[in-house]
Amino acid sequence: MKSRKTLADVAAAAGVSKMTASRALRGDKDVSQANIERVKQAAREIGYYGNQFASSLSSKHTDLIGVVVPSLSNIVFPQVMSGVTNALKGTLLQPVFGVTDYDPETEYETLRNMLSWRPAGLIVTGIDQPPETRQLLKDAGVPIVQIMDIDGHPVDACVGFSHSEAGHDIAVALFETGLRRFGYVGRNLDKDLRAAKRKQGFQSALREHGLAFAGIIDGSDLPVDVTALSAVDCGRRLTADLLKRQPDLDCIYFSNDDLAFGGLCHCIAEGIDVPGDVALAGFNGLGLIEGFPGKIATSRTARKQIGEQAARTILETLEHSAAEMEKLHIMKPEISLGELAVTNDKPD
Amino acid sequence: MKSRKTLADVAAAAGVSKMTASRALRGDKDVSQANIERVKQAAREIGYYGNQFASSLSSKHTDLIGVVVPSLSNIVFPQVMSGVTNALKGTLLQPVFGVTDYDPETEYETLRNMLSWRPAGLIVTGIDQPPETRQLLKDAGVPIVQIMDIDGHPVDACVGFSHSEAGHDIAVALFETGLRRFGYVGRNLDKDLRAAKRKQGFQSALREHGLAFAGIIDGSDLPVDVTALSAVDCGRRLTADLLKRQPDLDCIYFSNDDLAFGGLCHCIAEGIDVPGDVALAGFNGLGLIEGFPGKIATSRTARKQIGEQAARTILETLEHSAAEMEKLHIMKPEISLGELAVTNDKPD
DNA sequence: ACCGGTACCGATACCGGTATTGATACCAGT
DNA sequence: ACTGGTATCAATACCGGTATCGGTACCGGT
Repeated sequence: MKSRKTLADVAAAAGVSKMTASRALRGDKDVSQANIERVKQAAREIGYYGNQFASSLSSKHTDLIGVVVPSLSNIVFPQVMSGVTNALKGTLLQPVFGVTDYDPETEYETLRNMLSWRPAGLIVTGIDQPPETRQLLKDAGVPIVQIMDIDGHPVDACVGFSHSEAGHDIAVALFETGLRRFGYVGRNLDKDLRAAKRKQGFQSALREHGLAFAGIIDGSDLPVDVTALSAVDCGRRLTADLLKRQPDLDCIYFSNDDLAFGGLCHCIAEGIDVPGDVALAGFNGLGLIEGFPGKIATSRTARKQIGEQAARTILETLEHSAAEMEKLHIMKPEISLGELAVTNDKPD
Repeated sequence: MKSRKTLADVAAAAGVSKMTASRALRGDKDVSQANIERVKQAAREIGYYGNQFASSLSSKHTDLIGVVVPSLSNIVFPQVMSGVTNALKGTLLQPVFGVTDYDPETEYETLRNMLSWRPAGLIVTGIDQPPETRQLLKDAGVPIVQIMDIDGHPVDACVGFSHSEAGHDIAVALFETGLRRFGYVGRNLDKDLRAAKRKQGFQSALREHGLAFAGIIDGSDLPVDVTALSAVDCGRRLTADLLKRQPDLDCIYFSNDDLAFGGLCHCIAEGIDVPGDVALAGFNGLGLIEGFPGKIATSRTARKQIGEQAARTILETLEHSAAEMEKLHIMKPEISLGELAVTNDKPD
């Protein structure tokens, strides 16, 4: 393979200096129209495309925005990534994604790696990074935006909402429709801190009314390895299990919509009326629950918008460079009770 | 914020030369144990993390594998990305993702951009790139793996399966269970070439039996803007529409599982027996159809494995550097007929 | 004819690492 | 004592761009 074309090749082909070629290609000023054409033509002819390493090394500047998410399996995060991509479209900036698998160690390594790329900004999922990771972010010297959670102390900017509040709020809303015997279904709560916060928020709301979960399943107490199942399938099984143990529940709160949807599948298969016999509540407002409109109560989170806002926050911080920006963007989820809302006279 | 730490700082702190520091940090040989410790210690103390630009520029070598997918909204592609990430874990290589939104122009730009990063390899979704893009890939001088489709001429290596064959095969399988009046529901076929290939494969199988689709809906003939809907919701509406126009269908083929699941939701809501009154067939074998086991026939594609195999192919090509590698990996989807299989083999 | 201003261009010095080469010290073998 | 080999380190020359700054040419004004 012949060696790659460099700027010097372009310059030679165009009969100008490297510097002029560089300026012409970047649309910098101080180049005559004639030379611009000549250089661009030459570049096209020899099939030249720049070398970001050399460019970024020399200019001490990149167009990269690092985006760190915990998972790709949960559709929520690709949607956030979509939002970021969206908001960055048309700007000079470009997202680079990293996945942590909900593992703090991997997260730390991923961030270190990203920083070695000297990104212009960083978007990180979650707010509860371990101290060492926080320090890394603090010292990074670039705009940092933490997303999806605001229950805690952000390193810098923050876009998201309170999960404990979200859990609390939907518990209250459900309670007000007259429901009293609540069950809970979740999994991976040890890893998914935000799901755990929702559960805890839900519980605290129950406590305020002198209630508690009448039944809890989080997957750890089951013989099957629920982590191997798809989320929907897992929800189906855990719901079956919970209802067998506690047939008198009138509402089940799931750690997310996928599980809740699995629960709905179980109920439909078993002829259990939803929400008549038992109400189901999930979290996120995913597209899949629209298959059975109104059956599942949920908190609709604005994933895409959070991604977009995070990206916009970075952009603004970069432009105004000032520290005087809006540091906190709360994008509170909207509660949707579905059929529960109409079965009760209560105003929403 | 003081200027970033460089290798020179580390070297100074450790009392050695830049070169020794470099070798020590990279685990290169020719460094005494004492100095290795000293340098690593110094690096940790002053919070040093390398500069990939300088490193890659100097060594003419990167650890990047570019991965280009058309979309993040379709869970299938994040799963492929997961597979790639997985297979690369433990190696020195690292994936970088790009999204094209099914737009050839964006794809070309994304690839150009990736190439300016001199990646060690490239994984590209699809096989039908326009000539200019193909040329770009050919001249890239790095291992290229095209994935998800083998109906065409790969630039180099290829991991996936034939979509037209997949459509053909499931049509045959459905036909053999006795189904005769087929309908089709899809959307975005102009963009999603692979879905179009499946439809065409399905049609050709029907033709072989003297049949044709008795009804086709692809969303373009509907008043509502189906692109704005979630896939499941869209499937629900299009199915409703199709069945209103053609109530006598005994099977509907959907362009994917999301739409098919929407169809199932419609049927359940309307009390239509599946697969008794009408059978439904989708594509992919997504987790969500496990919510109603056996209700939807599908072709289970090995997304994650395709991602893994693609990554492995790159790794091997890089190692053996030889051109004599297995260039084609066919990962044929497995047909799952669900309840249809039972009603055919042994009637209850 | 002289001067200041503007448009354009190129030589030079890096950016922060790594490959390469050469130097030094020390040791075993003869 | 001398030679060759090994282990360890440092100096130097880049990698392929870009920032900087100092020219040159040409213009209008006086």
